[in-house]
Formats: sequence, C-alpha cells, structure tokens
Amino acid sequence: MWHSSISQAIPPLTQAPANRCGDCLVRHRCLPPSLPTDELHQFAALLTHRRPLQRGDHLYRAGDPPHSLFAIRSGALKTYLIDDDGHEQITGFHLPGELIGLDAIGLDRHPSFAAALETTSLCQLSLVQLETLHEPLPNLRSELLRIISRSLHAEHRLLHLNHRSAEDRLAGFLLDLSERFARRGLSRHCFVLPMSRCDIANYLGLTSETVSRLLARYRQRGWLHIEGREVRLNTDFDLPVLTEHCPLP
Amino acid sequence: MWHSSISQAIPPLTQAPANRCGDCLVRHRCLPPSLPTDELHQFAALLTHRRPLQRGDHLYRAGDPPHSLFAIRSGALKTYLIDDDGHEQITGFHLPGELIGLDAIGLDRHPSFAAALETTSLCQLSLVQLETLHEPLPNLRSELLRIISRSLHAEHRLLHLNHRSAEDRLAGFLLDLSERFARRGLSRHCFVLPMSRCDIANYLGLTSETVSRLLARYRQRGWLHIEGREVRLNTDFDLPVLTEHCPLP
DNA sequence: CGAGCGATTGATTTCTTTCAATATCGGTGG
DNA sequence: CCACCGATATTGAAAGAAATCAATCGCTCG
Repeated sequence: MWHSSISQAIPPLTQAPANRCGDCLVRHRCLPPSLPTDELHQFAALLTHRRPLQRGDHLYRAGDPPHSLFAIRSGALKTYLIDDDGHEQITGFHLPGELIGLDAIGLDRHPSFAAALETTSLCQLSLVQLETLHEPLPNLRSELLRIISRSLHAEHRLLHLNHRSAEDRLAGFLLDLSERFARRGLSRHCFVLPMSRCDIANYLGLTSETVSRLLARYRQRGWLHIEGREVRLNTDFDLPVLTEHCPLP
Repeated sequence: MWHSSISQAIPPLTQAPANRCGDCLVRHRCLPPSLPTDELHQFAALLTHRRPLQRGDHLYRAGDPPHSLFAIRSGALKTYLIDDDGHEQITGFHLPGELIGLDAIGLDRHPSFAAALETTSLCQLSLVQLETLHEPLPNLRSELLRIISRSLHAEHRLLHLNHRSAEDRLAGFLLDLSERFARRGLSRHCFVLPMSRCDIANYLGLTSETVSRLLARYRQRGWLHIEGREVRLNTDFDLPVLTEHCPLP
C-alpha cells in the first residue's frame, strides 16, 4: 500500500507560462479540442500545474473536498474505491489526455482515490473557475458534458466485458489499452503496461494467478509476446478477439 | 425479444398542463429539486409528455439520433447494449424519478437501447431546449452535471459488486433496489420486481438458473420470501449483507 | 387445448480460485 | 561486487463456484 506522500504535501502550484495547451502532446484527446482558438487561450490561461506525482503518490483521497479537475499530461494513474471491509477496488486506469475527478463534481467529498502508477504530470483546473468559465466559454460546458457522458458509456461497455470469461476480459482489457495508446499516437502493438499484474487482476475481478496463466496461454498461442510489463501484440491478437467485443465509441 | 412498437409510432407529444413538477410524486428525486420556485416553473413549462409506453415498447434504440432527456414518472425501464455478436447486455434498470438518456449527450446517435419493463409514463425535455435553458437557469446546469457525475460514481460501485461472488452480487442487487424504492417513499421490505429473472441474471452477469438457486438459498435461510416477482425482505437480510458493500451515495 | 415462455431444480462439466512452492527483478547494505 | 531481501510474477495441484445440459412445472395467450 502506498502512502509515501499525500497531496497536501505538494502545494507549490505554479502558473507555467510555457506549458500552454497549444504545445501539449495530448491536446487532441483532452478537454480543449473543440474550443475555438480565442476560447482556448482564455481557457489555458487558467490552468495550473503542480510538481509531478511520483509512483504511489495520491492525487486525492476519498473524503477530500474536491477542488479541481485534472488532465493528465504524461504518466498514468489508477482510481479506486475502498469498501467497508477495507478491500481496494480499482475503478479505472487513466492515460495522458484523460480527465480525472469527474466523479466528484457536485459532491462535497471525493468518492474515490487517485494514485500515480508512475511519474505523472498534470494540468489542474479549479472547479470554481470552471463555474465562472461556463458563461464566457459556452463550448466548454458542452465539451465537458460530452466527455462525462462518454465516460458513462465507457463504464457501461466495461460492465459488459465483466460478464465474459476471464480470457475474454483480459483480452478486452489489453485491446482497450492498445486502442487508447494508439489514439494518443503511440504504437498499437508495442507498449509498456503502467500497472502490475495485481492491479490488472483487481480491476478485472480476477486473481493475479489467473492473469499470469492467461498471459501464458496467449503467449503459447502466439498471440503476443510479454516480458514483465513490456507487451507486443501480434496481429493475430487484434482480429479474432476484437470482433467479440463492442467497438470503442 | 420485444418489437411490438417503436418510438416513432408514438409521436403525439402533448403539453400536459395539469402535470407540472409541483404535483409529481417523484419530484424530490428528479432533476428539479434544487431549483428555486421561479426557475422550476420556467423549467416545467418546457416539459412535454407522451402517451405511456407499454411493456416492451422502446423509448429509443441504439443509432437513433438523440433528441431528448427523459425523466420517469412511473413504471420502469431497462437500458441495454447489443454487441457485435448480437448478445444483449443490460446496463441498468431505471425507476421513477430517474433520468434516462444521459449517455447520449453530445453524441449524434444513441449508444444504447431503452425499453419499458411495464407501463411507463415519462417527462421529456428536448436537448435543444436544454441548451437554451442553461443561460436563464444556471442551477439547472449544475444539477445536471451533479446527476450525471453521480451516475458515473454509481457505475463504479456497480463495477465493484461485479467482482464479488454471485451470492453477494444478487444480494447487493436486491438491497440496491430496496434502497431505491425506499428513497421514493415505497416500502423497503415489500416490493414487486419489475424485471424477469433472466433480466436480473443478464444484468449481474449470471445465468437465470443461478439466480433461481440463490433466491432459493436465501429463502431457506429465512432471509426473504419471494413468489414470482413479489419480494418481502426480512430484517435479517438487510444487516448482514449490506455491511459487506459500499454504502449508497 | 396446446404452444411457448419463464421459473425451478438436478446432475455434470468447466472454469476460476485457493493454497503452495518457486522464480525473478530491483534495490540495499555489508 | 555480491549476497540478501521484499515485492512481483509464474507455475502446479486441489478445491470450489457457477455454467451448462436437461427435465419438469406453471402460467398466459392465442
């Protein structure tokens, strides 16, 4: 369990004038893509940055008062819940260009935890400022609604995956990751898993032993190479399994 | 499979001047509760009603252009996806006071299906009018974001349930229903399931045989009485299992 | 009345977990 | 530099849970 550093310990927020959205590597997958240029500048001026999170650092914890939305510039995070008997349940893995903290909108306490899986840098948008932005930036509101609505649908698709066999679930998981890397301009076939086998297992509702065994099975079938966290999917892998699942939105 | 009547066949939309939000039985659980009175009237004036759906009627289908949000006045609906191999996956059951169509916001096609489980009457709010309402009714926007954000969190909790044993999942499902009925002023202990065993099984990722067997097991343990769709939960049922799961938000 | 769907129950099979042992990697300190 | 440690990963054998296959019952609707 990670408790090396809590979010309160990283307060040096700084305006980072060089880091505008315009030169962000993942701007096309983030909040601003549909904003016209003038609105974009207005929007970007209100973003703040913080010192990057290190592996295991928490961005927020359940119970914290939510103050901001976060967009991931680089790195990866996991979000999770802890239930009454203390069991941790991972609810999602988050890659560059994705928004974090949506589930806390309108609440006075964060319902979930968010922890960095590797060194992670973020953009931060204060929820208060977001309110003031709705008026001058009408497109932003629509975009936000669109993104959160899309997340809702993504959850539904996930739910769907969960009702399949372990083999299908893990394959679907890898293909989903692959797709998300591809959309960010990275390789669809070769990537490095940001999370441990245990995290994968937890997320998919399996045991880490089962995950190991299934990966071995895929390997035997020649579907992929995997060594530690480095994955190379063969083209064989894409087609037969992808068609079994819902296409991505 | 139900195809008795498609939504295009029910176009007689009517302003129903008698049916304002003020006298709606589920107004406290719907969109308006946080609106001040004057905004509420303005809001309610824009709602339209349609002839109630009959069991099996579709409110919308995947691929339809989304034009409205719907609030359930009475009855019950299920929403579901159909994947590439034609398998239906239920993503949710929806009770009076809940909003339907949130996952289509910002999309040009509905990503899911919605079908009535019993006779169901609805309020309808055009998405176009929703856009125009953001300006004069700022509280409405916040409320909508809040609701959709809450749905997102509810999905996460559900995900969590899915990683438990079949026994826990079904128990959690019944308790969730019980809780939702209670919040609407109905009995927490006695209610009628609006859906079939197959629907429950589909939703929970089980088989209907397993659902039957588990219900029989609960019955043997004296946790509940169930005959057909009529359920009576004993107080024994609430406590031991509820504490195993996340509290509702 | 008969057909068909939904529900229940039983027997068997399949899949996943659990328990247990071993292997590997990265880092730490002697 | 190397031995050791803990955390992470892999692999095997046995136990357990849920699915599948199959049969029956009751109900509704044509």
